[in-house]
Amino acid sequence: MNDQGFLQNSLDPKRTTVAQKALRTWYLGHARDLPWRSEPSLYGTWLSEIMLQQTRVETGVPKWHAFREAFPSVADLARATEDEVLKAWEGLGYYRRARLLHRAAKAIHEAGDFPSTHAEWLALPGIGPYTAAAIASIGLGEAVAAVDGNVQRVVARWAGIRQAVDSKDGARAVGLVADALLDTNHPGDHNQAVMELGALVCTPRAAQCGTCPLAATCTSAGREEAWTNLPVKQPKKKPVPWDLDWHVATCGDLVVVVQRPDSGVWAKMWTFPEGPPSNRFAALGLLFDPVTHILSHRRITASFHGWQAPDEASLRSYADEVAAYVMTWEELGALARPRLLTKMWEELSDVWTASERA
DNA sequence: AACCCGGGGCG
DNA sequence: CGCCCAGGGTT
Repeated sequence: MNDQGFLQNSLDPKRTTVAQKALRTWYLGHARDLPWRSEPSLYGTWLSEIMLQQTRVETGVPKWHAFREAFPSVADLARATEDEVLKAWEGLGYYRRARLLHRAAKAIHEAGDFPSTHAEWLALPGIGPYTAAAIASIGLGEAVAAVDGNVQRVVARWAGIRQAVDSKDGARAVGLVADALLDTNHPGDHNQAVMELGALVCTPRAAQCGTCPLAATCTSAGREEAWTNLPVKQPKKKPVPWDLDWHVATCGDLVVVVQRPDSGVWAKMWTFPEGPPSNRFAALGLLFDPVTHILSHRRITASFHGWQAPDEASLRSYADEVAAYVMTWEELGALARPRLLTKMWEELSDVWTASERA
């Protein structure tokens, strides 16, 4: 049977209905107790969906609580500064999400209310096809199928879709099946059920077909050679090596820091200058080995160079040259820093301590 | 369609 | 190490 044959079979209403009901029964008994599910709100659902983009649920849960603590309502979020929002996002990565969330909050606050349809959500910054469908179905009861990485995997295996799910044709096939499978009476539960199944049962490596509610209707159930090879994805590029030098110039308890530019890696986050200070500064030497830090597209080898300014005036002069700020370590700690910097915090503090003693 | 954008966990 | 994660924006 060719791919078209599998697809036709998967669109058969009798088959989708059976799968749909089995899935719902399973979900009602196995749904995880996630915080945004206990007291549902559009704000909480929206935040969870942005926060969980390319981020595991276990990682998102504590951040979700902390973020709601810092910004209890969309009005609080809209009134906050971008620096404050980035600080609350610190450590989560893909920091553009935080900035787009902030912009969307301002738009919502300005409009006076949350969007009430899938199309209106889609128009907001940071809201793409998946997130709009997730919010509209979960928060508004709109009958739209949400397709994320979990759904791609579940659907590709269930229907036997062999095209790359991140190609145009593959995405269309997944979308057709996901639409056919959608439980239009319970769209929010249904979308979460497929994702939950992908996260708990139909997992990337060790799918548990023995306990899967979709096994009876699944093309790949129990056939390891089938599900291990699905979904097909286009090959990813390897992270490109990147040698990064950060110059930590200090004088007493002061340090020179920069806010990174509006675009690029760690946009608007706070780090150290990449250009060295003048030769009137005393080198503190390389007090620790270079650190390797992997981003999605870069393999960073970071070297930290410690410098001691002879006096505060020359420290400020250097800061002006590289468009940087002079502040205390404590003040830097209150700003949003990438993980690479946070990981080195103890060692960096040691540099400061050493400079204090010198 | 390809590329950019973080960070962590797991086999 | 490689792979994946409740993806979206830009070119």
